[in-house]
Amino acid sequence: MSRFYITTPIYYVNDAPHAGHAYCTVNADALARFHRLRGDETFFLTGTDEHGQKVADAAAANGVSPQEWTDRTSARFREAWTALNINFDDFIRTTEPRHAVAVQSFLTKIYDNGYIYKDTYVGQYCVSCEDYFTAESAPEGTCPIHGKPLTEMEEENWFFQLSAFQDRLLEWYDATPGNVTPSTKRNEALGFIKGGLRDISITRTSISWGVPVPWDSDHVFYVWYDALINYLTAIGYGTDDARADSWWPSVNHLIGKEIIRFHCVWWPAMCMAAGIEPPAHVQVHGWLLVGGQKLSKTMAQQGQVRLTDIQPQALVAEYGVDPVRYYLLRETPLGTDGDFSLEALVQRYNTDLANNLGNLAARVATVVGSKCGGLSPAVPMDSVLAERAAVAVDAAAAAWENFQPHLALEATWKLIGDTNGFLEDNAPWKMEPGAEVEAVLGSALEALRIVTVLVSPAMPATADEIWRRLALDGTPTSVPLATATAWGQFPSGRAVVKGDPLFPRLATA
RNA sequence: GGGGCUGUAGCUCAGUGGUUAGAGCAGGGGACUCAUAAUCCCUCGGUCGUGGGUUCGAUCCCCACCGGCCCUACCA
Repeated sequence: MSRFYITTPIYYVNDAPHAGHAYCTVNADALARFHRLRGDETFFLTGTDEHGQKVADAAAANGVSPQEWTDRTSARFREAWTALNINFDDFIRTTEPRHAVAVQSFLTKIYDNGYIYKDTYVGQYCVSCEDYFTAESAPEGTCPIHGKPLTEMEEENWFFQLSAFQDRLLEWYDATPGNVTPSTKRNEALGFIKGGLRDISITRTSISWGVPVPWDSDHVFYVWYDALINYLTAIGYGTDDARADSWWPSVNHLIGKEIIRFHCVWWPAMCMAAGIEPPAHVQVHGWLLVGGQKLSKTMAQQGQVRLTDIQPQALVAEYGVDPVRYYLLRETPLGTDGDFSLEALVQRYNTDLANNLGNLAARVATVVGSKCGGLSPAVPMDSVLAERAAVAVDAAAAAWENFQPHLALEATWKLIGDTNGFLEDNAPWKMEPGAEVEAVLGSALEALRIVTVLVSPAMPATADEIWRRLALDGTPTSVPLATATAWGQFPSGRAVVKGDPLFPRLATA
């Protein structure tokens, strides 16, 4: 049995959970669910990033301690993930004691290995931002955010010798062609490395809300540097090395394209410096964009609509959890940008969910009711649908394994279409009760059962419900994929229930 | 300024150095009536961003330009 470790980035608590977070997290969840179904030992990690000056400031502005503030803001993400039926195995917070242990252990290792040194950081500082800017990002000598003149400041910092890892990173990229996908993003990361690496400052003295530097109590680690280490904290680095070794480095980091540099350059170099293998795989996804689509009042603030105004819970409340999950997984391939629109969501809902899947389940149940007394007939082994199902299962499984949920769902929906076509070809509603109609409906029911298994990573609640209506034993995921999708298992004599429409059609604007 | 990505039917996207460039949805027509006015079949539809170049031949290779976007290092 193989193992599958997948992570999302840890989300910055000062942001409210929005559709962009949901996109990444739902994809990770579906991939994790697929691998569990496949029989892999699976570990799915998400969480929140809670350090840094901005968090401390926000806490102060709200009159609470930083810890209390992050307790509150971190909970918003948990609530969003509950609403989206995210089945993570661990939710890490960077303010947890276990994380401080891992960070200190990891960075002490790098320090002991000689890749951390003390130096004075000199830079152009914006007092309002409380941050430094480079000549490139602030060419006018003024803060690009506040427009105020920058002042030269210097601060004593600890630096990570990133520059020492350029060759090793290039060798690693050369030796592991699949380490970053898709390849366009991999090229981007390679470009960063080839462009030359500069050492990075990893501690601050001006900030107290962070993990203390064990060898210099005046400093805390800079927020990004501590954040990346969460991927090790959660598997027991520094506290349970046997467990950590069992999961590392076979990790899959699912990240947005804006943080390629951190995950594909810094992070592997940090791992090398600490004497461990770099992460096996980084899967980059693009951004969801909002193209001038008007959203309902419940979902958007007034004025311009941004993706970050779209709250996951509001989407779920309006459309249901599985339609939202389906839309996020089906519409935009991992790796490219996509356009987020309610119009497209409604279209996916009506076309794929109501007309295809929901209607298929309803019509099959109805004809089983009228022609077979509501009881499932035996499954014929020589059905044409058996071949179609095998094709769909193979294609869907391959797509899930390649981090292509949209293709997995496309393959699954092909089987739904094939089954609808099969019913048209055979028109069981015109037949007299008997062996012929039973063969047709036995095939249709079996195809629907397999569809239900294939759909389960994307829409777990829907899959459970169809399974229940089909009066099948257990759940769609209680048997491993390879076994569950073998043709011919639908037991005869089961009392199939039609039930209410799974996805009532939505009115289009 | 530098680096990189991207521009294919109304929409979302596939795709290949070579006869008539594909899919889904939307649109049009037909069939059917078991089903959530669903389903199935047929069909309309593209100067493959613009201009050059390489080539016997380019949507796919190269260059320039135009449009959209990301990164530019400590702005999770």
